Amino acid sequence: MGPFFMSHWILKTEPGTYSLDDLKKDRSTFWDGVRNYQARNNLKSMKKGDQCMIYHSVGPKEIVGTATVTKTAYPDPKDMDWVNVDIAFESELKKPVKLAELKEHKTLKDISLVRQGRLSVCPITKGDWDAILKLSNA
DNA sequence: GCCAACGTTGGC
DNA sequence: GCCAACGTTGGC
Repeated sequence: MGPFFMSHWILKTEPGTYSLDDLKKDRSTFWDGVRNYQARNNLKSMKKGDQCMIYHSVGPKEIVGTATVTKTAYPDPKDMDWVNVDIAFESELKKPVKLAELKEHKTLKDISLVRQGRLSVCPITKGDWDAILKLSNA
């Protein structure tokens, strides 16, 4: 833990399958179902204490909250070729940040969440993380 | 629900 | 190792 080597990520989910509200109720969960090699590599790069934003990819497309990585990548018991990580609920954004807002933003329009539509686990810089928080705060 | 863009597969 | 064909994703 600690700020020095912490990375930041965005995790996509379909709220019908698993939403931020579900995570809030569960307090923590295993993040599974990633079936994309680049996304898997990103999962494997996660460290305990890394911060994640949760993005809803269906319905209103928006970033809705934050979570913390509590366990680094381990094989998915349902499919050992893939991996899960564990995360814990951290916060609900005061105001969700819409995909459209990201697209209009000078720097956020270039993050991989926007550019690489199909990547379900996206790295993000601290600067972009802060910019999103700023948008959520209003 | 459509379809463009992207990722994966498989034949060569 | 290339690339066409196919399947899937995700924005609209």
